[in-house]
Amino acid sequence: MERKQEVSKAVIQRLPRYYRNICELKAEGVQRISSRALAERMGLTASQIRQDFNCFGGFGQQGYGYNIDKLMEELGSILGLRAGRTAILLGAGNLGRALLNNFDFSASGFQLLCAFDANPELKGKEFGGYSVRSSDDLPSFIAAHKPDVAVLTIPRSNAPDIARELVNQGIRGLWNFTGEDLHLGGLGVPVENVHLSDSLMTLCHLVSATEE
Amino acid sequence: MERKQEVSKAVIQRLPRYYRNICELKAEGVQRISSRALAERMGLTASQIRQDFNCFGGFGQQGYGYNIDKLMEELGSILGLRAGRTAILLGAGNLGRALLNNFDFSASGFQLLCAFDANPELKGKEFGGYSVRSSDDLPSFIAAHKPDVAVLTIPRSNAPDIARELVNQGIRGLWNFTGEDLHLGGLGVPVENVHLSDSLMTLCHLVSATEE
DNA sequence: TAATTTTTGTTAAAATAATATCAATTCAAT
DNA sequence: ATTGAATTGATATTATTTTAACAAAAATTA
Repeated sequence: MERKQEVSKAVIQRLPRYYRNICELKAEGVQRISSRALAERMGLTASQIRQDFNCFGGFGQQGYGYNIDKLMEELGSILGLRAGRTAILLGAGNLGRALLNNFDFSASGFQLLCAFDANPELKGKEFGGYSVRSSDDLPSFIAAHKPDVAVLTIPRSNAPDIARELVNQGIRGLWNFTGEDLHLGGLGVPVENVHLSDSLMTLCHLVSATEE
Repeated sequence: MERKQEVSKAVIQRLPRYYRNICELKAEGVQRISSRALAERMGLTASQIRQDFNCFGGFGQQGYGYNIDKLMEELGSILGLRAGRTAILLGAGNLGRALLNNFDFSASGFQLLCAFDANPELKGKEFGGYSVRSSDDLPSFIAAHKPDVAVLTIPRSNAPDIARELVNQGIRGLWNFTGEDLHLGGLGVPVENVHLSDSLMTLCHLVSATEE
């Protein structure tokens, strides 16, 4: 799928929210929706929605609106959710285990293969149905299974070194919970840095701002 | 603190990252930094940093740069981290417990008072040093302690109703993990909706985009 | 102390993003 | 069938955000 112009970051970051809402509409039994109705539901403008969708080639129909099934299919395809991507998780500490036990990776387009941890006591244990392997086996596992991305729930101090190593071994994306901002875009490897604390600090500010 | 013009959302969302980096610099023993050096470190432009800081009144000095201590103090104050805000957590399931056990609320400006859950079996239990109370006691607790914000780790279906109730009882902000997008801005109550899956879907797309 | 370098805060310009407009098309109703 | 209402995709306009430029001020060096 060729695109005339690079799609902006702002649009990309709205896609998952569109996808979520379309999935909800489908679950509600809705079969079609206009940009105006979707805009009202999501708190956006109809114009923005049409522009966003048109970045990827219009998939609506004049006088009709957007077909929910088609929209879901298209958005899923743009997001690459059906590309059969695979992932591994590094660091089966508290946070890692919380993700293993609770997070639905497949809903976001990834099959999680297994977890790795340096602590030998965790070797062979299972969390959320995923087994924990020794970090020693990591290079051979990557070589054999070629996972697309790595979830980093390791301690912060190791993060930059391990990230570089993973990229050398062929990892193509990082979901990074270490607290260290990683930037491997220069290597063509996208990173999503997750900072829960940023979100709470923002809330702190916004609460303060309401009393002015 | 009066401001000439409302500070844009984009600037607000960069503040936690500035704060994080300044804290790191202080920990490294750095005492002052120029916008250029900070820009290089953070992958931004010096111009943007100066503009952002000047939204809140310049706290740099020509020919010198920015004093780390002062900057940390100012950014912390803007974020409201030293306002002594309080929080409660609703829903001590997997996700709630993961936060109770692992997340450092105080680093983001909040003293977490306790948790609440509807399940009577959890009553009196402790996670991460925080006790779980019965949801029955929630209204009286809020009336007595007037917590600023509520962390929502409850099931999604209850979210909108409970959110409205909380606001009626005086809650002034929500950190929302339910998966339901809540919008109470109309009531003057800020909400931070956390969607981990959005971040992973974005990564999925970006990984796919690298092979085009 | 004087000259040079550094660096901010501010203003101006450029780039990007969001919104409004509207012709073309489709659907629904009569 | 014809008309009228609805709706998209594209273009134009407006608003916002980012970047650049530069005078003024401070620090450093000679």
